Amino acid sequence: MKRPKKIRQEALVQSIKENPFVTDEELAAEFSVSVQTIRLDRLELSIPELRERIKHVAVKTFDDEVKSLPIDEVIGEIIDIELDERAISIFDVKPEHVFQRNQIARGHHLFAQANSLAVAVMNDELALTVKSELQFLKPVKAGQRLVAKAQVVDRNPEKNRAYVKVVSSVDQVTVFIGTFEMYRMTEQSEGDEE
Amino acid sequence: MKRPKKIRQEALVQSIKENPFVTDEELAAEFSVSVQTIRLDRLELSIPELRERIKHVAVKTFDDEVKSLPIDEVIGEIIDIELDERAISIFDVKPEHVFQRNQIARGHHLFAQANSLAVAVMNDELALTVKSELQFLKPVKAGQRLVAKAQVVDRNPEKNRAYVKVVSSVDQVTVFIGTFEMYRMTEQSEGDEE
DNA sequence: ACTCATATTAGTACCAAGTGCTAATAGCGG
DNA sequence: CCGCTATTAGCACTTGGTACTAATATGAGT
Repeated sequence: MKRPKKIRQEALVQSIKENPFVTDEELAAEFSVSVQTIRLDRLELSIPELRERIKHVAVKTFDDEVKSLPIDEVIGEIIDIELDERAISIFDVKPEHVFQRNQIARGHHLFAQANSLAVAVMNDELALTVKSELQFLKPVKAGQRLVAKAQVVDRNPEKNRAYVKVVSSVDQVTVFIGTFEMYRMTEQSEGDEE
Repeated sequence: MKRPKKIRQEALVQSIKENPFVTDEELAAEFSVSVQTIRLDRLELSIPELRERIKHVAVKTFDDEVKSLPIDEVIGEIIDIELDERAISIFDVKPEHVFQRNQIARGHHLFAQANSLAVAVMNDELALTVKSELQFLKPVKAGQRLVAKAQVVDRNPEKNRAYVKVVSSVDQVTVFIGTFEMYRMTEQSEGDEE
């Protein structure tokens, strides 16, 4: 028993990380030590008690929820919009948006910003994307700010179509171009397709 | 004081929904009643105690996290893959993926599934999307299961390019087609652009 | 083998935020 | 004024701890 303490404490950290909902009693059983030992371990490792752990997790969720609701409607933040004409949004690329391996933003985030901006610029109850062509010109990295500019380039009211071009750039350099053919959903046509 | 009870209980429900972290004591102060009254109210309304409320929120987060971590690398779940050849993934469309207004899945989720599958099928350390063409053929609704099939259709090793076609379907019906021109990132070329 | 430090266990008092129960009191409508 | 609901109070008990003290192992060095 030279270093079973260190080993146990490492396992303890791991165990609690995997399941923060475990009580000292359960941990004591798991490691075949007394509850007091577990308490001392937590003390040394500055691991808070069960209720505090749970609360932290809960607070995080709660905050996330409140935050993600508005974010959900448009990916990025709209800073200028003229309905049916053009719109601009910004999106800050954070570590969670990139490939871990090379810090390059994953394509679907660029697409999501552009596509949701294309939806937003449409002056309709709701618009759906029908077709799209994308060009990923330069890699975007974590920490950079993506500015997407959408422009309605053409309309075809009879077919309920509009065409939107979105150009995204970082520091004035174009990194992404997308064109979107949008279907304008009108009251009567809404919900009557398969 | 004919119906202040009903009114108070409605306000109580609202109050706890807004802030699940509130104690009976704080609630008692808020409504100027005794702690016991609050307890009776919770009993009648089947609102669990603070710790249980917190735990529920936390469990939800925790579950979400465990789910979203692996999902982060590939959107959807890969159920079959033959590197450099083809791959299949499934993605269950949930309420959070659709427009609230008409329950139709937002385009970037279809794109994300297809694009990340295209990345996964590449037998490289990492691949980037260069160009893409998308067709959104039919709307997809919450509750449906998207099956995406990716096929590597062409290769151009000199230019580090590969072409992937992804077809997504719901119940054997094609709802989305995407073609992706992928850049194969090799060891030496990695990180030397921009 | 003895000693000393560290590790572990045990036990007590106390806390928060409750549940569960009984009992007393308030308020008001008929 | 009676009766009913609503409210309040009080007490014992529960969980999952903290904080602290004290006893006991255990193991390593000399």
